[in-house]
Amino acid sequence: MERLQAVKGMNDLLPPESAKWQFVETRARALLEAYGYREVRTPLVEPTTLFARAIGVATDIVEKEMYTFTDRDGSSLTLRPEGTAGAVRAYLEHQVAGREGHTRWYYSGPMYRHERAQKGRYRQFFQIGAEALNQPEPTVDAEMIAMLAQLFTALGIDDVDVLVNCVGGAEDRPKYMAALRAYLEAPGPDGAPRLSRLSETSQRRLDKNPLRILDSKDPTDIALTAEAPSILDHLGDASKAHFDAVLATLRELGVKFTVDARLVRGLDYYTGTVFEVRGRGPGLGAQNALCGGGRYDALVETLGGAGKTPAVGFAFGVERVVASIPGEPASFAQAPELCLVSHGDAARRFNLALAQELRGRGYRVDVDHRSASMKSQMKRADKLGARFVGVLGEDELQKGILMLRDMGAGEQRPVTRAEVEPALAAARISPTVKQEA
RNA sequence: GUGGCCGUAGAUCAAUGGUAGAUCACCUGACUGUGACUCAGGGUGUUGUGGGUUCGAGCCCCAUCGGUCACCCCA
Repeated sequence: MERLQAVKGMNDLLPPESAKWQFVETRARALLEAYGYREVRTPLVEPTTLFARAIGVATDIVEKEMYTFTDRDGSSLTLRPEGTAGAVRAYLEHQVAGREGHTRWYYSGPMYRHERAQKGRYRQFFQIGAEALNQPEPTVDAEMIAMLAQLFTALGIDDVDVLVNCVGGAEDRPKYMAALRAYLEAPGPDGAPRLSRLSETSQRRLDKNPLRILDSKDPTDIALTAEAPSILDHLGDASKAHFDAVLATLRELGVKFTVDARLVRGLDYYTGTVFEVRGRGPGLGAQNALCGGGRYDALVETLGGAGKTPAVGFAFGVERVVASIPGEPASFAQAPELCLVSHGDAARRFNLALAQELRGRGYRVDVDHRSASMKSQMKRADKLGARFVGVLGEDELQKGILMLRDMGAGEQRPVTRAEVEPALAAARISPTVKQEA
């Protein structure tokens, strides 16, 4: 029989690992909402042309990484490889621009790229991202980067580098590319053109996307481009003023960052400010980009918007962020506050009713449904990490009490049914050692 | 798409070509109504799969599937 298993590169997420994800999602949502972002939900599937037009036909994503299939009516559909295209499509389709001056949206969900899986890179991966639409001000770029810095701090990830660059707009880039090409075609220290000594992939990039040559990991490439002209020296006045304002604002906001003139993004729609947050923790492999983003001032127009709608956005990879957070997954889980164990049918039924009542008041309560030995019921309660165990047997049932055992202290005392909730409430005020979500 | 490494118990890993094991986890008991500690027991396995070589294969050979890491690229 054929073994049933998940599709390659698409992972199941099981407890207690899922608790760590919830921690990330909860914190991220809270922060995004604090900055005025509201959630948008768009389909996982979009017309293929949307991504081809938004991301760029020459990008790796569109060229070879899309999950594309033919619908029953013959139209070509694609599982979204990123979130911005769909968000912008929705923004235009619902004519949001006409209803509000500027728009702040965030999204969260799975993305799909048909790549070879490795550590930190999967075919289905989750991103949380945000878009600030119709907001041209450089302070918006800076505010977004500041928010991200705050997010990583809130998640307990200290080991990050915030990299910022400006890749210029349509008016800047041709000039820079010409300068870069001239540099590469000029003879190097040894008299031969640098170009001929570049790695094969970098030579190929010269025509396709010369900026990426700067991003190469090949040691020879790095050495050859060490003295290459910087995009930052080839910006027009408008781009330069914008970028300077972004940097100034970041300093005012106290954000630690590095300007990296070699920082490039893989999606064609970026213009002007780009940024990336790189992790350095041991949980990451070679794929250490936790978050990437930047300005895309022309994208809305490209997708059919009337007039200019400057925008800036980012997305971070949930898998990579989770992998960067120190701490055992189990320590992020919400253990029951009370486990009810029993001896005898009547007691068990009583427990079930009590549990239901307490759960209705918002407590996390577990009931052991088995008629197992007290020992094995206690064992289970311990394994669940319960703060308290309520023991109910025939004796207690008759007396109208139950034994409330504090598992941390190893002490127990008889309490009436009405005293259970106050005891739980008191424990909440002075919690033991719990992560709060 | 290219390359390296690895597939043995739930997990992490041992086992000159000669009876498949350890540790942790798990279960039972000591304690017939009390966890975590201690002690005494218990192996829970299609050695990924299919073929080949051999008297004999977890080990050698071929194929295949899967995992993993890296390149490319990116979150």
